[in-house]
Amino acid sequence: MELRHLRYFVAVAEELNFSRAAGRMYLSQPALSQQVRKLELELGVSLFSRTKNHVELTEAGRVLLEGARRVLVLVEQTAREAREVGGAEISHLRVGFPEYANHTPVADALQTFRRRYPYVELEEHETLTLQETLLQIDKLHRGTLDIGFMLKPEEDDLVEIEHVLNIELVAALPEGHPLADRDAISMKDLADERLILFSRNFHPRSYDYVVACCREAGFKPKVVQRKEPQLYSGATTYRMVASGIGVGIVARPVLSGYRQYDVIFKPLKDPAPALALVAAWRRGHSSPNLQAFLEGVRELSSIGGQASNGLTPNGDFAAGI
Amino acid sequence: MELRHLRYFVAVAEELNFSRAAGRMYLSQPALSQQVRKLELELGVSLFSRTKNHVELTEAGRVLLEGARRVLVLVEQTAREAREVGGAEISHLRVGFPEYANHTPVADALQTFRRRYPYVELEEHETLTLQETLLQIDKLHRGTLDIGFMLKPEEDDLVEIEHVLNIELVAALPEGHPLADRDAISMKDLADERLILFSRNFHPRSYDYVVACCREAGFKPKVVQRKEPQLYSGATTYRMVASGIGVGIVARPVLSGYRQYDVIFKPLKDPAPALALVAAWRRGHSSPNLQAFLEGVRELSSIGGQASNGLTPNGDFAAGI
DNA sequence: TAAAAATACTCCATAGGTATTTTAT
DNA sequence: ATAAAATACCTATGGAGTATTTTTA
Repeated sequence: MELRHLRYFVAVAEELNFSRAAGRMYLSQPALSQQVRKLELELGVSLFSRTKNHVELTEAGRVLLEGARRVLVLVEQTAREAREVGGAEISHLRVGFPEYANHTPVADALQTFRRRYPYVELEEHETLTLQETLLQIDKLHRGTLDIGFMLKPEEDDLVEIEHVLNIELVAALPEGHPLADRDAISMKDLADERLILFSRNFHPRSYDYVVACCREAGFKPKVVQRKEPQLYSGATTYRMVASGIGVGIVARPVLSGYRQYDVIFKPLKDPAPALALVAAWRRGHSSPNLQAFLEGVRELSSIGGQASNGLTPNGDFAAGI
Repeated sequence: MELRHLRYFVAVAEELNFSRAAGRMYLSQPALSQQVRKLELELGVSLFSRTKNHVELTEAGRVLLEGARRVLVLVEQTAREAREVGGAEISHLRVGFPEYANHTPVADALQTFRRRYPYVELEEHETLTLQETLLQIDKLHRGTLDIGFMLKPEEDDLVEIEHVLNIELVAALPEGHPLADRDAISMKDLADERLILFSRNFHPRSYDYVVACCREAGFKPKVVQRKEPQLYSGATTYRMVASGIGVGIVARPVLSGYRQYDVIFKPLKDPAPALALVAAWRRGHSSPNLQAFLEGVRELSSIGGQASNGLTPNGDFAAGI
């Protein structure tokens, strides 16, 4: 018997419904049913009567429920005491990352860390705008953030940088566009298109990088000038694309949840533009928590699916936001 | 955290020695070290100071030890209560098997069952002699045994039989014997050898089966006549082989622990003789325990390594003891 | 220089997932 | 007809093994 069995059993006993209990435990209903079944087999008694419409505790189940609760409370209590005596200050780890990193192994690393070190208070600071993302560097300096993810920033002696993965840029086309039925789009095909980018003000390097990619393909891009938003949110861009103003060049939305904008995404090639996502932390700042987290990031980003999806990004060009 | 971690931790805390504790928990030292390490990481405190010569509990470790013991006791107590209330009679399973089955998946099945159903009292009745093994059928009749393993016995309406695996027979040769450097030995190579078998009295079917194999290979075997032992124990046979009295035909000793007798074992072929090991239980006797155990046997004997080691045994001939 | 713990891998058992069927109202 | 649990099958995490290195009395 493991605590897992007791935790699951208590959940079912409290919900009196396997599916709901499964939801509460963040696992699937069959997985939970299986573990409860194992517990019953091991004990040699049935804990629930599933005969009727509704699940019901048996007599043995009621006895176990009481004991299981006590066990779980005692375990928590004991762990807390040991931590206090051991002088484990309530350690935390503050991680910043831009919204679009949710689709990358970065998110998996966060989840893994949370599971592996449940007693570390993990703060997730999601940044929604370019400005916020840029501010991460400042927060690292001031020590109000432990590690931040961002497109490759300017060199900074006080900050250590490590490449994590490459974020592929793709073309966003309106439905019915002549290029919309191709598998991939060569940059030079965009020579006569009006391109929709974020304003250069917001991140010169990235802007210049995209322009450089166009030059590489042999043309000078015609960019639709924008004054407005500092928002990453592709939504504005997508709306512009959908209304036929031009072709967008955007980070590939891994969750294809933007069908609503009637926008079609196509990989770019010759060259395939990509932006380097890096992790950044204060030089010399090496708490065990930070190290452990970084380790997880390295594992997942190297083994796991590259966001660049097989494209070989132009590392030299890769600029940062 | 799981109970596993607490169990292992308590063992180390009591032994103050990882290797010994690992032995007590029936696992390897690195495995135990790893789990304790995980516990320390999760709690964020070190539980042992490994600095000095000897392992020592830290303050946090002492606190955890106390709590962990309470938890483990409470778990046991709760499980017992639930079982009592649920009316789970102290169920048992009595399994008989000949000594040589220790080398086969049968042993794994026993171990698996013990681990999976710790609350079932599993009695292992190892039989050391032919007579004892034969008596298993009688015990099944009388209901003093739930399931027995044996070489395929006579038909018996009161007993259900299921094939489990084939036990390969091999030649036992003295060192320096002309055949001792071959990879495998054809039965017909034994035509001019004196063969050492158990006495026919003890199990005519098996004896006759081996003789039939010789006939199949085209010769009438010259068998060294034996009066004595009803013991399976190959020891006597091995001694006879070693002293040059003849060539033994014996069950392959999987644990090559008989080097002490200066005997060399070689596979036999043309035909490759094998004896069918079966499970037997009283017809209609189908307690959940028995069913669960049988299931484990089936899994392990089908998936796991056949004792016959790839030889295709002559099923028709396969006799029983 | 031994004995014990830590490292570095390899493997596989099993927890958990997905898809589907059965059951019960 | 619907909702919930059971069943079947598959995947992959991580617990445990073996081999080796490091450590320390």
